[in-house]
Amino acid sequence: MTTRWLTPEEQRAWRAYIAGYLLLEDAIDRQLQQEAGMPHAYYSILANLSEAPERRLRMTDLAERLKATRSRLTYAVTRLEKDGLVRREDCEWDRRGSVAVLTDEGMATLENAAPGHVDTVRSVLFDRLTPEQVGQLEEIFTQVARGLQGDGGDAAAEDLPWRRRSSPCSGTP
Amino acid sequence: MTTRWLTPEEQRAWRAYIAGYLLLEDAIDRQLQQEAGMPHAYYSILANLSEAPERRLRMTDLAERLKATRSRLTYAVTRLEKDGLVRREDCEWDRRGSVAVLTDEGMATLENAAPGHVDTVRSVLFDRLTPEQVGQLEEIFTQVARGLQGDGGDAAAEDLPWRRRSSPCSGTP
DNA sequence: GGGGCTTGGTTCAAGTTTGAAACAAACCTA
DNA sequence: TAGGTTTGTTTCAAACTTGAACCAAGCCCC
Repeated sequence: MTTRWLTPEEQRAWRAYIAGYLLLEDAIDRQLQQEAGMPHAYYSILANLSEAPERRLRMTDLAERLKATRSRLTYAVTRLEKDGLVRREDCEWDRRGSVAVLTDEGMATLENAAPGHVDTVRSVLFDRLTPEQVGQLEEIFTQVARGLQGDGGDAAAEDLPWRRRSSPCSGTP
Repeated sequence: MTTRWLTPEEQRAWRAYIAGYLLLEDAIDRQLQQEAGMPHAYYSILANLSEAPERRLRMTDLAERLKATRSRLTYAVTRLEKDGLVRREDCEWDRRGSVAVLTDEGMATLENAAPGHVDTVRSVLFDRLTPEQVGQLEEIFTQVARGLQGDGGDAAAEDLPWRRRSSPCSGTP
């Protein structure tokens, strides 16, 4: 079958999106690197842990939430561990597992970095959008994410074998 | 002044956006890596060159369009050059300059990869959006990009010193 | 017309990401 | 309960990215 190319509207949207997200990610990364000494992805690790019960999450769980590969997370947590912001513990009831725990120092670092981060997100994104647009943004990307990971199982999702796992594991088995 | 945190709506939008774009970029990268042997950023280099007059663009120009750093582009073009998809030439009227040219082989590779790429973009993004949402997406990210690079010069843009350059240089001086 | 600043591009080291193994514990199931 | 598969995590090499130098060539201007 012959390719269904993008319509002019779709092309414009696609290009705008690419340019926008590259600049956006860049601005965020730079700000965090400067003020917190870590890239966005690492900040997200701290942020995610801080919201988890007991500030702890199993590696696979964390990877799932971050939409990151396991090996990426391993590397990142190792680095954060060296910095004393995160600690690794063994999973009680599953000797294979390992759990990342946010240390007090990690929490402090996070709280320290948060205001600057939020300011950036605001000035770069939300200050430029109307309330309706905020809703539209949520709607659009929720749909995209659902399609890509939700067990909706169409062609596009087939390529994401390992990104679908989950295993509630913060409290009791 | 105390931090203006994100509203619940903004938080939801921000999280949805993060998850969505990570999954999206991931799907795109994987598809291109598989079928064309290169990441999205490299594909974009070929695509941009293919649309330029004479299929050639000065390095800085190309970097500007790609929203990439110069050093990143240098590395990428070197790789593509090794693969024979791009060639470097000296800029005629500015002995400092160097120009990236899409080779015939590069064009062929691009044309070969394009259908699969478009299919992915469709299935992952546009097939899930209504026409109105396509318009909203364009609008939102156009605003973001303009704010971040446009010479609108507010605080957020201060951090992007080198990303603003431009120097029309494809045709005559 | 010789400093001195700017611009275009590359280089280099350090950090990060990727995907494909490798490993080990857990879970079947015959 | 031994053997095979699945699941959780790490390891490893190769690829990529970053930011800070660095080197030239243009530009200014006295």
